[in-house]
Amino acid sequence: MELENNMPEPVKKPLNFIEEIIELDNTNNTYQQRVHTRFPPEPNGYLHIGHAKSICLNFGLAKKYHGKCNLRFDDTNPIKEDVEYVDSIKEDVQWLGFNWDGEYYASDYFQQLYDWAVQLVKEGKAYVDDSSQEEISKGRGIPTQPGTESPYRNRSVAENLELFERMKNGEFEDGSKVLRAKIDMASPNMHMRDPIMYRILKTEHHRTGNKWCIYPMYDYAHGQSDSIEGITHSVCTLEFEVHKPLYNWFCNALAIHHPKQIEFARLNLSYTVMSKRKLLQLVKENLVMGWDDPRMPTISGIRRRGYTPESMRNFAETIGVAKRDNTIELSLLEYCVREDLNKKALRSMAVLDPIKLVLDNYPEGQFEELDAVNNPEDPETGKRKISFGRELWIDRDDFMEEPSKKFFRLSPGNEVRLKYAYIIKCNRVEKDKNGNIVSIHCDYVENTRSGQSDSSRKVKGTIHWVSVAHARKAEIRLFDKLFLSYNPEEVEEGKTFLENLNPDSMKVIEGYIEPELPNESPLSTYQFERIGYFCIDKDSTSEKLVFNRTVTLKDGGAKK
RNA sequence: UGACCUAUGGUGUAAUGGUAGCACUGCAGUUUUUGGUACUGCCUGUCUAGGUUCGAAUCCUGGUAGGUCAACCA
Repeated sequence: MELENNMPEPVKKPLNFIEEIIELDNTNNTYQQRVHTRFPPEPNGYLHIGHAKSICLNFGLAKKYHGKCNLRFDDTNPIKEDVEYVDSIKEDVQWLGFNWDGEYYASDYFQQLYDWAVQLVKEGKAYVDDSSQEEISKGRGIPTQPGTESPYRNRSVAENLELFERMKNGEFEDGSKVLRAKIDMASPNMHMRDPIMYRILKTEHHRTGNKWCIYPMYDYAHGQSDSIEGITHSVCTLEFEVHKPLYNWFCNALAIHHPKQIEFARLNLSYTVMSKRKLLQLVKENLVMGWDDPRMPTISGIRRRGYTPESMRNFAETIGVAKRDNTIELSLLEYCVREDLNKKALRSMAVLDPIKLVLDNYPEGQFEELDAVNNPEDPETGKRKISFGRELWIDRDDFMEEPSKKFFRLSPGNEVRLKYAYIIKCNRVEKDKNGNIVSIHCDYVENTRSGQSDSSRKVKGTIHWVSVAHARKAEIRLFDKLFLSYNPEEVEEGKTFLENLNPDSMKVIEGYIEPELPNESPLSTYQFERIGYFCIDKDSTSEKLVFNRTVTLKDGGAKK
């Protein structure tokens, strides 16, 4: 049929700079058309949303070019690492929707790395240095001035060989000796001034136990690990740019498969602290409920808050990849979350700040069941029944005794629609002796219920409600942005980041919800109509539901 | 006062020597039994000074601004 010719042309997505490099490599047959990436976290903390960018990038490239992507734990520093972290990292990567082609650990390569180090020693390209940490630091010089050579730099190969072996055998104390690459103490690149390859650390490793007491440094381990795994494109963040010459130096010196390191700018989010060190501090000082506190920018935190993997992948796609420093506005993240949740979240009515509404002309003790749509964006989710009666809870926000011009919800003498139910008109308010409103009295208008003869009558506002006789209480947590509103750019001078945290970042209130929610289980997400998206907390029991606010609706609902 | 990297609306990101486009934000409007969604329109940009060229966001040179590097962290 002709139909196919009328299909709109698919929009060509421009390549990002990494894809261009890959396609050029494929054209030049640099890696035999192979694309093999890896995500290489150090298991020293939980993954955060910045890692999500890297994960989506690495796994995304592998998928796009029909290649592979490994998960590799860069576990070369046993002091900071733990199995708890490797478990959480695996869970988070899977939650994001990715399956790795191989699961590896830098610690798997300790023997090979050691053998290669011996090889470099034999070739006169590495030496054992007895200098103290301070002496080495001093000898390295400063960026603008060359360093000085260590007095141990010209030891014989035989002596170096013997010393390095004895280092491995545990004959020396921590910090007493290191193995260094013999490169160039005058290099303008500090990382080339005889970088340390191995240090002595008599610490138990979470995987190799006490087998090793010397551990390779990042620079000595990373490129070779990539090489062993046959990685073609080693994608990392910008701060490793100055490490690249060293990465290349080791691959060349050992004459092994040489992956290409490509650097991109890490994600920064406005109002959000992404530093693992600071996040760890919050957890350790019990300032949050844990790594998965819904205020945390960790992947487990945003999961608990109700963000979806789809929206995170879409976010990563939308922010793009480049080499310039960037700060993404939180509004873009929230847009991505809303866009996905709007399609999927089931609607429900809830009242967060209740005030009683009495329909004076509605018979006491009478109730009716009304039809409510579960999700107007997805008709397949069907309808549910909700109970309606004389006494209802509505949100305090939806009533104004003296309304401003732009307010078109309930006010004295004014008509609004109760969602799915009747049009009502406000007669009077009842106040206590202090003048506070205790209840609002209205009349409902007959035949205006949804589906009835006068139901098409137009009123300016529609408000949500729950029946006093049927409503269920729930605890609701409201959060201010991600991560306690901390904005690195707005830090008051002289204050630590802790002092700049917003103490009101979490408000806990009691609200009323519909008696039954479909799919009621931890991490189920709903849109409370006219209020926002809420996620059942992971620790919630059916007796007392706890909700975390995922995101507000755009415009928040209320102009006054 | 070294080396390396970067510079396009408020925020991101395209344009690969040939009409500066897209998304978010903001503002205005249409639809709406969610002040949501959807749709429409508008505002706002090539750091600077030279050079090459018929033509420069793009290439060259010099400035300027920002970032990274001086852990036995990764």
